[in-house]
Amino acid sequence: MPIVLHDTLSREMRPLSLKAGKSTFGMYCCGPTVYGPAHIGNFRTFTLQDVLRRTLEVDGLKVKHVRNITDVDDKTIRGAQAAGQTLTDFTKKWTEKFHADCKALGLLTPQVEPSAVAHIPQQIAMIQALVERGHAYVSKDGSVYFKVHSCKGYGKLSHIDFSKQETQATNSAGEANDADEYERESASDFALWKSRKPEDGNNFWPSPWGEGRPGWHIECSAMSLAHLGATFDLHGGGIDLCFPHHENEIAQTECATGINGFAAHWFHSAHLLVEGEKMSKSKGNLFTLDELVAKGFSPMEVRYALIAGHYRTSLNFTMKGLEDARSALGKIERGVEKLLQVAGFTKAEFSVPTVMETQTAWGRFAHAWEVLQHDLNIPGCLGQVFTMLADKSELTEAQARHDLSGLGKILYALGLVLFTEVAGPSAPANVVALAAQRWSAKQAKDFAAADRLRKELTELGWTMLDHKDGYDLKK
RNA sequence: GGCGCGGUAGCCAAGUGGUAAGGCCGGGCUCUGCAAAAGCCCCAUGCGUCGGUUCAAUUCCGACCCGCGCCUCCA
Repeated sequence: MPIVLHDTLSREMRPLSLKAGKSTFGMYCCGPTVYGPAHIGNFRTFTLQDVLRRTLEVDGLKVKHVRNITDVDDKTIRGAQAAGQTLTDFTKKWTEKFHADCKALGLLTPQVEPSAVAHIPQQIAMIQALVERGHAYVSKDGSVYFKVHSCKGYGKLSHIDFSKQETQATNSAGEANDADEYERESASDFALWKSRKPEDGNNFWPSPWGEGRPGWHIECSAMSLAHLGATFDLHGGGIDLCFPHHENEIAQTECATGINGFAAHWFHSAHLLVEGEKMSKSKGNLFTLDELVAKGFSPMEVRYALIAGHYRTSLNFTMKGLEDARSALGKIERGVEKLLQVAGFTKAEFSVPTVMETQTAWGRFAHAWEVLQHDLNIPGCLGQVFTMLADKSELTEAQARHDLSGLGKILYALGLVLFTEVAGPSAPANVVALAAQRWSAKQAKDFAAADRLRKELTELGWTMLDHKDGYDLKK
């Protein structure tokens, strides 16, 4: 059964499958602008794209995932100058940070991660094609603009009728759209190539229209064309990119290539709220992964919290949500442990994906998988997983193995890696000594002393968890 | 104003034309010297409001109220 997904352009549920004659499913996702650490809002989008990719792979499709690095734009140029670094050094630093965060969150590496700077010639070629075909014009200062009126169907993704809105002169805040700033013919036209300006510093490239740098939208059009062709299977991004970025990508690529039908499917994910409020720097709720880890949450808990809501609904990200995620992951781990026991597998065997790949069974998790296949319903799928884990039917070894095969594939699709718990901070010597004392007292049945020592430990911020033959210390 | 999303228990969050998944919290019990952990059980006659269609609506239709997003470079 193919995966069915809501498509932003047609606004319909559509099955995702390989086009006739194709062997890979091509998906392009707009990547980060590398001028600082990505925040959890960015990672919600990237994580959901990762789940989509993994789900497609579990479904048997060979996926070619392309996610670009935006390394030339106003923000990266400004950031590099503020840091006193070259654009290359500056963006390299933040690209590496991005990769480290992705790895921690368990995101699979895209097959291609093109950089905008590395595709300047392709962008220039595309702009040239647009000028030649009459879809773009060169302004007096050497900038090039896309002529929105020349593009039939512009607005089809965001469903905006530009024939009636062509002279929109103000934005939502009531501010005038500065149509003269770049000598545009129309306020709707957008820059393909920006002529060199003093504030760009050394960041300019030669072009047929003089020195300058590419506009933002053309970067993605050129990179998707270079790596996936004029048409491909799916394009993803945050909902905010729907307009204008993706609308412009469609216009640029279709007008430059003359081929209708850019991305067959549009996958947009809703935004994140933090503690019920929109994320913003001024509210101080723009968390990075590092900040959450510093608060004591594991990247896997963050991942769970980020995918725990449906991708088309905005998700309220809270500290309590992270704690919920921790408990829920623990519950899944205990359920899996129980199944492993019955199946006669070790934890290590479970975490090796190849074990799962050789298994085709779904066991009692077939329904959970069906739920996930329907519009990437992660919360519904998780609900079904918990329902099955709570089912107390007696299982044979074979049945448990089938369950593990199915559950293993679902957990792989969700990118949830279990049993990664690293040891907490080790206790200081005085705490260790107190704990040892209490254990002795308890063994000697001197419960008054044991209780007194437990209290002391609590005051030091440590909890002693007694087991049958020993104890753990937890902060 | 245009386009779009949503309002389901204390919190988070699925879902369905036939009477509400799941997670967290909370309560009870079991097991533990205590504590914790864990296990078991309980926890929405109700799905923004008001109408309509229907044998039956939270689910379809209409109106309204409320919250949110985008509307030229924010995932």
